[in-house]
Amino acid sequence: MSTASTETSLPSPAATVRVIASPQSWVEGEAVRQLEAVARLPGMKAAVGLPDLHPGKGAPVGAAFTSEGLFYPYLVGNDIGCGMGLWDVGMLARKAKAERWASKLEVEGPWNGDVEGFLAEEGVKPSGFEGALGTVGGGNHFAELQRVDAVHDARAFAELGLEADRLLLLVHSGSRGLGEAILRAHVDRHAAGGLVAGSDEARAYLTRHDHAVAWARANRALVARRVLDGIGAPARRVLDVCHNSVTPRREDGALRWLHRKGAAPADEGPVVIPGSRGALSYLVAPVGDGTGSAYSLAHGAGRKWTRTAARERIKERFTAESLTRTSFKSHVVCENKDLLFEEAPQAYKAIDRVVTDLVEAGLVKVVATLAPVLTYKTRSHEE
DNA sequence: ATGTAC
Repeated sequence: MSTASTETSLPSPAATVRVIASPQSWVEGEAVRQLEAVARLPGMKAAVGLPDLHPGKGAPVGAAFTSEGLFYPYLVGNDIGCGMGLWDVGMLARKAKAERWASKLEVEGPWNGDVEGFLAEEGVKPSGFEGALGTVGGGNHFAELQRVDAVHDARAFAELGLEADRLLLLVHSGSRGLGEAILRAHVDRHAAGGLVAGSDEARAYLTRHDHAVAWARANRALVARRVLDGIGAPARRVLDVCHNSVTPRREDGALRWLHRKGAAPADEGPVVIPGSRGALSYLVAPVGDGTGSAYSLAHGAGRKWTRTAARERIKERFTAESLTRTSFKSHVVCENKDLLFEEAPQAYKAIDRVVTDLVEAGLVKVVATLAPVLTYKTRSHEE
């Protein structure tokens, strides 16, 4: 097996550090240093880097951490509940009007429907951030209409109720200002410090965290609804998974805390691992018991260049206009030019390698590959 | 990542 994993035992507390990535899947040294630093935190049991591991603000992204006795809100980060939702669209892919949709589709600002009613249907309480419910957000968030490129596991594909000739909609978004407010309130008191499990403060954080996770899921559902209203098609939610969270988990007879920071769950059924907007996305099914990977998977391709580097390098070689089409002939709606350059496919690692690493590590099987048809980022010119 | 930091 070409997948290399390194096990490092550290002096007390002995947390396991493991990076699941082949030598072909280049991981920045800084990301591994951040992973090792997290492993030295009090109570930490395991720190696992997935093949999309890359440096973050203090803690790395593309990683999962388990701890005992206390947990760390800053490891979850500001976008509590961020994740991926996939919808099966009731329209044949060959009927897609990508060019027309690219010119008229608009998912910006507060939704003018019954927001409270929508939240009630989703079983979620209002948060005070409802003006942002149903908005994509910035950074690497998107809503993308996709077609099925190839089915690799016909049975698993059919079990999801999917058909190869139909359009799909993938939404990557989170809890917008809500998660940010929750993290800020915590950091104001505790900085990067953890919370003692079972304490009043831990309980209060987890209540707010769980609400943000549910609200983020509802946010993805409303983004999907607005896109589907825009193209005039019905849809069914196929899956929705969160890749930024902390959850309790019984392991080795103890109560542990599983932090996921840009790590998809390996214990909730199939997930989509998106490439960049100019690459395939992978619908995969977890394999194995997850114990060696902290029950987690890669959540995307992972950034190769920083946003600043991407802006500089890609501006030299491409016009903004040329970046609104991809090698798949798909369309990109992104009227913020800086964001268009920052999120260019060239700024990301190759998703194929990331997924191959997961397959070779015995963590997933590929169900299908999905190709972009239309990627929606923003119509806003704000920088 | 963020109705964006001071």
